[in-house]
Amino acid sequence: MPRGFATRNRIKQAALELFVAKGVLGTSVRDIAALAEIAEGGLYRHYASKEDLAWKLFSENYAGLAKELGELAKAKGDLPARLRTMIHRFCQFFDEEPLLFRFLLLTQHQELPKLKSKTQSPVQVLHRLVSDARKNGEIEAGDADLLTAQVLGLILQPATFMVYGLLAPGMQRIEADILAGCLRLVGARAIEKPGEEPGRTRLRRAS
Amino acid sequence: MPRGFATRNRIKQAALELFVAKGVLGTSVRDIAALAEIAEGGLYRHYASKEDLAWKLFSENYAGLAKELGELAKAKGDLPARLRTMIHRFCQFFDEEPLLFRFLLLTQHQELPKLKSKTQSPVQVLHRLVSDARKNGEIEAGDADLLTAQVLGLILQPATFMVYGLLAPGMQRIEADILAGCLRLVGARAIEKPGEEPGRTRLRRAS
Amino acid sequence: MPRGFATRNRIKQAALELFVAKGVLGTSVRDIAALAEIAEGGLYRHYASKEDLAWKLFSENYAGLAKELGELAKAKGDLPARLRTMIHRFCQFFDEEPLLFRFLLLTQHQELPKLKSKTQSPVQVLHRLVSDARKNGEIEAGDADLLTAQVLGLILQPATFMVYGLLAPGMQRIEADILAGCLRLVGARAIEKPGEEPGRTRLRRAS
Amino acid sequence: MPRGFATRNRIKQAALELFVAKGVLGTSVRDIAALAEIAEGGLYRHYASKEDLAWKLFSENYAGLAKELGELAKAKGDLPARLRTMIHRFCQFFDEEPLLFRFLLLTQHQELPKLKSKTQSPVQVLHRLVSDARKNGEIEAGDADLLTAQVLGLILQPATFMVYGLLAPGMQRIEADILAGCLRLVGARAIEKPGEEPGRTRLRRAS
DNA sequence: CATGAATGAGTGTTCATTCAT
DNA sequence: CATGAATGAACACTCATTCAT
Repeated sequence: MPRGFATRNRIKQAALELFVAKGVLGTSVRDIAALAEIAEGGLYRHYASKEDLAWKLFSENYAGLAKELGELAKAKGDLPARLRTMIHRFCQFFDEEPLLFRFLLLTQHQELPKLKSKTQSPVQVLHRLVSDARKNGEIEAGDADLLTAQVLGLILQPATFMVYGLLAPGMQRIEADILAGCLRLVGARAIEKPGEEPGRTRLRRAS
Repeated sequence: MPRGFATRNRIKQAALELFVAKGVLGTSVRDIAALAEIAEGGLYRHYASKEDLAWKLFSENYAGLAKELGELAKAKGDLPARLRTMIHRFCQFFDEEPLLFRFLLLTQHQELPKLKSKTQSPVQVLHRLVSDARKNGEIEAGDADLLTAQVLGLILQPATFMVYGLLAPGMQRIEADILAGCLRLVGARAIEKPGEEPGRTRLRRAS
Repeated sequence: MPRGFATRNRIKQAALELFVAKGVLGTSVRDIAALAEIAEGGLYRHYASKEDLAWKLFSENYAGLAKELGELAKAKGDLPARLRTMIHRFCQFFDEEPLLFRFLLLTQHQELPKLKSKTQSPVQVLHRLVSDARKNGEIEAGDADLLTAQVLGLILQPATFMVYGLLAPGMQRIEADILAGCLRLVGARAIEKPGEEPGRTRLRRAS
Repeated sequence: MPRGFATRNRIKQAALELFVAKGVLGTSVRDIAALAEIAEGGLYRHYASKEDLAWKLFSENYAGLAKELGELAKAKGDLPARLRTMIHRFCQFFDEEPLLFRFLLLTQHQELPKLKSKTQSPVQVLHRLVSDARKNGEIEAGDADLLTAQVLGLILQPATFMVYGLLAPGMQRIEADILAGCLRLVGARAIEKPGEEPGRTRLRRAS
């Protein structure tokens, strides 16, 4: 069904833009329909309601990100290596899907409570990573729950600053710094050497 | 003004509860009036509009917190000492005014852009603290903007986790750990001296 | 009661200005109170309601004008003479109480139907004048009802034009022309000679 | 567009009746919707607001009448002939669209100021007719602005009386008398020729 | 007498949703 | 499948009026 598929994507894109700009409640179905260039009632062929659209937009992407990060978290290597790839993926997501990131950031407070706790989430992935590292002795100190929160804070808050223009754009630009901060926080034993992968990888991809 | 004062406070309290529970847009003026036990139109003697109420609730408390933190930041002492008192005040605020904190957390994305950049904000206070410490050589390295974001993340994200039940309640309970994390992150040279309880206790438990 | 009297006059003046500018329904009691510099509820010490205020403002002035014109209509002299003094009084009223005239003009459609038909009105005065003149043979032609309407139209429509800026200001400036028009319309036998009273009277008063 | 067209007309008709009976401000959208037998929000598919509805109702009909009268004013013939057809059209409009006439009469004070001065209006048409006649020497004397106002008064005031029941119904019944009055007022030189019914009949009755 | 906080019905308008075409 | 007119509940807000102070 190529026809309905394209329409659905136009709806998604329009909704994303408007939800980010005005919030889910502040966006009307009519707004979405106008931007997606469909008729007023047309949205209901694809989604049961506006809420359903917002929820699917949130949960699909949130779960998708969680799944990707979850796979990266299972990869071989020590904590720094795994954290590096996860942070890289996160920063890439921020840079390449800015609208989607802003949407997840802005709507998390409304949509997160609806997530079934069994669903894999980036938070759970991170928590597992941290608590495993503690068991393995890779991390010196601290409560796993708190450390998870703080590692997330080290990643998320710079992204939030970037959204508000308090930090120059480009999460991939600072991903090595973020990683370094995380490792200092957790007191990881293996400290990255200067000139190592994360920076390099980026430069390679960019050239 | 004893008559209007009580009403105004009932409105504030009701609005706070409802805004936190359902968001500003999701809360109707009727809801607020009903919870505050006033007539529907009564809100407008005290606030120009629902938006005005939400904005005043946000900005007054945000500015109030900023002012308190700003004064603590100006106190004598090295970075760890000043950061400790600021974190303590923040954690105290979280514990003693949970509703207010949740409100500020939830509505920041909507209300922050309205803040005039000249207004003192907690973010600015923290940024000043970090950049001063860098100039004084108290901090080893790193971009001040990024460090500010990350220090904030180390404080705010645990609070956020607590709001969502991902972390056991009580920010004051973990304020020493948070401080320790911040100091590890920034690589502060002057480590807290022996004889100071909160940091040690936590560090001991963690090690 | 000098205190209440002054307040009442301020209310009248404020109401008049606002009623003319925005209509009775378009003006709120709060508007009136603000302009009159009294408290919101203060109007009710003087009038039972906003409607009551509007009605009193209309009927008192309408009846007052009717009474004055009625007395002029009873004066001695032929139709042209009596018509001249009545037109003069009307034009004077227009020039000296512009706000009041506009108010009567604008609200007549709402308030006139409330007038008890026994109340003396300018229309009735005019009608009596015209039908008497017909009986006396002073007027050649026409149905008295229609003539009354048309004489009124010859006076009122120029005034209306003046209100809308379609005619240069000053009803007294053109009162002789208006009279002449009325006399031409009714086919009055005694035509005014050039250089006669109406113009003179005006000039005298003006010098 | 058969579906929306009928609804639109029902709205127009209902609004007209209510605006005439209670004024624009005195009529609620609920009133209109109830009388038009549509849902409360349905009006807004056809008009942007209640004000928009009132304005369109006024301006479309006012402009329509102006256009018709403007074309009649351009017709061949002397002033009396052209005035007769215009008065006839006006009287016909009054008799055939009584609600519409009352609406225009009642709302003119609110809506007229919104008319762009370039828009053709009945007043402008009449003014042109009068000033042309003066240039042609068809009219003896007088200021064109004043004469325009007075001719209009001779037509409009009887109509107003009829609205208020001060004159027996039927403007077409008295159109010849109105014309005769206008001609007497302006002192037209060319008097209607013998063999033309309406004027004569009236003049005969009047003499 | 004056004040202005409080009332609560009512207003114009929006909006998610339905459904005949 | 798409359209857009129609629905009607809900919304933010206004306002004439009352009355405790």
